[in-house]
Amino acid sequence: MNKSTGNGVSDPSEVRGFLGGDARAIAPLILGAVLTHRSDAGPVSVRLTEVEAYMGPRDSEHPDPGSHTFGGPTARNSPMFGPPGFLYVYFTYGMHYCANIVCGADGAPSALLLRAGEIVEGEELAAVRRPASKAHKDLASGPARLASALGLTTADTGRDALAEPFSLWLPGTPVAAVASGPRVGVAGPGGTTEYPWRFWIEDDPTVSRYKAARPRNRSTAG
DNA sequence: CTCCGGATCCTCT
DNA sequence: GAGGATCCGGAGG
Repeated sequence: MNKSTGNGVSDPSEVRGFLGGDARAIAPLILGAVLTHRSDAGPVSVRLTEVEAYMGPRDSEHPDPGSHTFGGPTARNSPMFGPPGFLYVYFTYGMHYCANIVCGADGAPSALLLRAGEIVEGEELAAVRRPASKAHKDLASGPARLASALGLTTADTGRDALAEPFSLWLPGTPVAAVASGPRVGVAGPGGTTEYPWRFWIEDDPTVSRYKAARPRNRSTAG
């Protein structure tokens, strides 16, 4: 007997083996997985409904300008160059955090950006962390929302998502209805339909609404 | 419902 | 020094 729970897989070494492959292939299979963070304030669990794959600079067939690793290793992106199953959390727009799960072999950087999910445990705590959210389905319906609901910050970057205080449960059978399309907020080649590396559960209400990348205003124009 | 601008600071060049 | 793998509230239909 292995340590599988019900129809799913919770054994960390099994899960890590699963994450050691191509992020684009893993993405549709990780939908429906449940990521749990047990903080001092209590546990919060999210059922993943939307992810995006980001590849490394070594993939010459599919160079990925949208990836944080495109320019090579830096202090910030170093977790992506490590083994699979670890968190890569970054700070953006001066106020938001976004969380990835590192995929691929050690040294072959790729990751899945956790774009949306449904809170399946710890809804009360998630709601405290997300005071602006007025509906259950919006508690984690966006990458920064999901990170906030789980209480993730850059303090968590580089930490193992498969060990305490985190855990990741994989469904035994893949989600049936998976859709894919261009990644959100990615400008340039990486944002075109040539790179349909955003995957989501079809018709799931927690999936974030698609918004194309928009040029930003220059506040100091003139 | 849609559109739009402001918030706010870390990160890399 | 510029810009970002975003979110939220307000205005208008």
